[in-house]
Amino acid sequence: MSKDRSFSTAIHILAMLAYRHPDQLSSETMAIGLRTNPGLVRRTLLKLSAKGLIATSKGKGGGSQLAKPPSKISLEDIYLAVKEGPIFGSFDKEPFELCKVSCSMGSVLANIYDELEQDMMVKMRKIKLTKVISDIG
Amino acid sequence: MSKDRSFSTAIHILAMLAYRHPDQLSSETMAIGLRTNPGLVRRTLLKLSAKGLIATSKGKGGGSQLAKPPSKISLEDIYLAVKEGPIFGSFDKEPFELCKVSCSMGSVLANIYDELEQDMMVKMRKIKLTKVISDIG
DNA sequence: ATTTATGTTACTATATTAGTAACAATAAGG
DNA sequence: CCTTATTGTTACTAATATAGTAACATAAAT
Repeated sequence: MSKDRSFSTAIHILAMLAYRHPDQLSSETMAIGLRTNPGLVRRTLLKLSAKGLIATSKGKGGGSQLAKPPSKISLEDIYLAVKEGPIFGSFDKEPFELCKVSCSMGSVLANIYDELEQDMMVKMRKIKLTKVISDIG
Repeated sequence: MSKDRSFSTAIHILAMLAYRHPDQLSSETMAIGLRTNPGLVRRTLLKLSAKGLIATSKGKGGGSQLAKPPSKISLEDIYLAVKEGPIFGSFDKEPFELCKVSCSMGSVLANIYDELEQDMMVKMRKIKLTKVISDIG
């Protein structure tokens, strides 16, 4: 449905940090595992840091590490750190004034998507990083 | 998160058909309410038709109508008709063989997303087109 | 000072999605 | 059987979103 990989990238990064917890990893090291480049990783790290999920230090010997144990970090925390809009694209055109459906669709969809998302977040809340790590083996 | 509007488009189309049920509407009429063009609408209609949600007739006086009452069509039905991949983009790169996290990430994420999606579909199953129509007023 | 790392910006490339146009095929109605 | 209206279908373009890249100032350790 969507090709937005930001949620996956964030989970991947945190999984690496959790796997080596409480070690510190550099954006360059993580970029290798993600098959991407350090700049991209750092942009995600900033979001995770803003939500207090990781602690980052600059300069020589710097890097990132989990700010709390994996058992205290849920998929919901991660989702909220990187999410940028509703789960599905909505109807954002200028409505056709003569059609009641067209006029209401934007808000109707927004409400539905919000409800679905809330529900999904409840589920996400129950899945911790520890689960992800144990799935990795 | 995603800008994919195909789910919204499908809901919008079915809402129009439900609103006028059991009348028949042409793709051109619906395109006006959707602020798009008939070709785009028809591509979605084909998917809805393939799942038996609507009945379409060609030729003069043709068009589409609901194939069953709005109370028998759920958001899950609509979602399954238009969905094309997992809910979130996954890690689809060649994994970095020396990193266990990288090697497992693809399948771990696939499982998580599948679980989240199944859960969301349960919720969707409970929301019928009748609810959408009543939200419109 | 030198080294190594992040924070940050500007930019390019790629992929996805939406939009458009055109036309053969089909069906209805005179 | 001719005209009209509609879908099914294809090929294409445009717009947008996402990912990727490069560069460098800033910061911290030694």
